Amino acid sequence: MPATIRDVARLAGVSPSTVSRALSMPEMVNAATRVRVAAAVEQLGYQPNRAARGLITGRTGNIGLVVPDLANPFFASVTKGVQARARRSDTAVFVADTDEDVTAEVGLVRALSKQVDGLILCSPRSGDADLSAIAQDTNVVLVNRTAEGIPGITYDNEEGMRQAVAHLVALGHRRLAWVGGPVTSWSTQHRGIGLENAVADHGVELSRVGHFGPTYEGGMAAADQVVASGATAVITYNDLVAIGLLARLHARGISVPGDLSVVGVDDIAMSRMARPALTTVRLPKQEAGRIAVELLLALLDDPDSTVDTRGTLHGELIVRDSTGPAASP
Amino acid sequence: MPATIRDVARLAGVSPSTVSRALSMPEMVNAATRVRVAAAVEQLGYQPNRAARGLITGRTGNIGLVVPDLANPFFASVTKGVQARARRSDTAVFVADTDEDVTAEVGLVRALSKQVDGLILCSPRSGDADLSAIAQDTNVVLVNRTAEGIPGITYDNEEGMRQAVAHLVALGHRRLAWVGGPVTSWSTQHRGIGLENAVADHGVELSRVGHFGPTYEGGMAAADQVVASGATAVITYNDLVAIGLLARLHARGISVPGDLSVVGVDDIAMSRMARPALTTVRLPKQEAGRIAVELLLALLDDPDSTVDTRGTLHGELIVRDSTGPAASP
DNA sequence: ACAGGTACTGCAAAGGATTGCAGTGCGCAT
DNA sequence: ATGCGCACTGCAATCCTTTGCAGTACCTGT
Repeated sequence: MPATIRDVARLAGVSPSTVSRALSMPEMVNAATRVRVAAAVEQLGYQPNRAARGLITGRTGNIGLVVPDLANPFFASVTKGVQARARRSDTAVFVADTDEDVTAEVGLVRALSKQVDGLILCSPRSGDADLSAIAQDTNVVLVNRTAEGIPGITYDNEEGMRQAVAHLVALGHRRLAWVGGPVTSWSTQHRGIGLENAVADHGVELSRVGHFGPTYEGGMAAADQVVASGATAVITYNDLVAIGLLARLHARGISVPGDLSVVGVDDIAMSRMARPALTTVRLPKQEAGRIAVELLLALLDDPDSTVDTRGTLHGELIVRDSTGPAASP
Repeated sequence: MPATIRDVARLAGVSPSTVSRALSMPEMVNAATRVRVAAAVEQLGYQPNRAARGLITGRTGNIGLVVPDLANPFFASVTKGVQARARRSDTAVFVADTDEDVTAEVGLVRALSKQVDGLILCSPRSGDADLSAIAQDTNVVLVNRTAEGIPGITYDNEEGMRQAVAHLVALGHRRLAWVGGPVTSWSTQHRGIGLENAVADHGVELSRVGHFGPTYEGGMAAADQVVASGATAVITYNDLVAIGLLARLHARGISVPGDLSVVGVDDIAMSRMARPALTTVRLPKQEAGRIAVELLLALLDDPDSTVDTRGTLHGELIVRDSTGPAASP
């Protein structure tokens, strides 16, 4: 039904080869012919069949994106970024949501990898071994995680934590608490390390209250331990956790920031709508998606380049109403 | 590099045709041959090249999903539903985000339509004419909207509004306000109609305070007019708007639900985290995505069936803390 | 013993685009 | 006038799979 290259060729009075060349290597064809072809293309509304092209070039023009949970605004934003950048390069994006299921992740990646030129793995939960295996026979870019020999884009978690701690210390806080995310999360580990360093530099105390799900519920669950820790300020794995924490604190009648200051990470849209509006380390999310696509595209063009395939993005502390001066003891 | 059907054929000592048949029409091939082929497939890790198959069958095994804004939790949920259901049918999903841009929508759809078997348009902003044109040469399923001759899945907006109004009337409210969404939105129109009927049935007043963006900001902008309207309860286009409204009301020192009750629509995750937790009409979002895929798959199997290709989903009023008895005048 | 089935299996074409190689035609230099 | 080179164009093979048709071998019934 749709026009093929032969239809265009017939209409323009040339061979299919010429049409192909007129479109993809215009300098190789005579200017007069080129305009005839262009006219025929226009008239017929011809668009090359991607499957046929893919057969011969080995490239599909598609990439895959795997995220743990699309309903998490953080990943929704990254997805937007990926998608917008890919579109500019005429590349379509398959999106797959693993529902935070590690076992599903591996299978999904396998299935997807056959029909794309490359994969962007956003905050993969899989182990390093699985990741390496995947990267063996597929072009992979990691977001929010590093792994030996695989390009990727991450945030400078250490620096983000340093900003948060400096802010709290300046407000007079001396006893901080840290609510970690999933144990297997690369981000939670690095944020933990960054915190250690930051509190050491400032000579303040830090109590780690354990690992919780990266969700509202996780924050609710963490609240009581945070209060029990005696800290006057708490930093959480992400904003969702911070907002859950806020809710539980409110229910217990604990005032924020009067009794306790709260800092999140991510700056999702919800954070400025929280009450009190959340102080948080803003992570450029769409940016990460954009860069991931660029890394992948570069990798596709030159599969051997192993240098300079790592990107780091910086967070920015956004001070809102959930942090204030430390309560005098 | 990856194994082809010829490799499998050679290893199994049969012709490619037989391999193809052993895989897709097993009853046509001898049991003994079948196991030999299966073994070869297993050993080589063979997976049919989708592009080559697509070339001959005319089917890609892919579908496209177009949403206005992935960062809106409503659409993120629908996307999750689409994605999960499609996976079960071994179908991959292209996701495209139009950023609420009507003109981008048409172009995007055109580009996408060439490489998928069908398209799911979620809350399309395009006009009916454009929609019909698209549906001419592409298989399309609509979500959150109806159009002549195009299958789709929608919510029973009238009934949802009826539930909300009944709830408020039972609490003693007699003067309601309605904050509409985008003028071109099919949903806002139908919710408006449902409201008219409901208030007429109950013999209460309704003031429409106009149309606002389907966002937090839209809600903030609407708040003052709602207050000025003298209503004791307000129903908003969606939860995002309701939450924005809540924020502005709080800033003005207006108590919810003491002075004013607020009802939203959607029941996004954020709504139960709002303060006060939002009373809202819960819409089954992932369900809509799931059904849209099923509708599309059915359409692909039988492109001529025009009957029974409409689905309607029902909302459920979730009563939380943002609604209470009407203030005595 | 032979005709007619039955049950498999293989051949070859088709699907649309790309690309190495082989022309074709023209201009220019000698 | 002839030869050479250049610029452009076309032929045909190729990518991988599916499928209509034809072929083979064996079996059944008479």
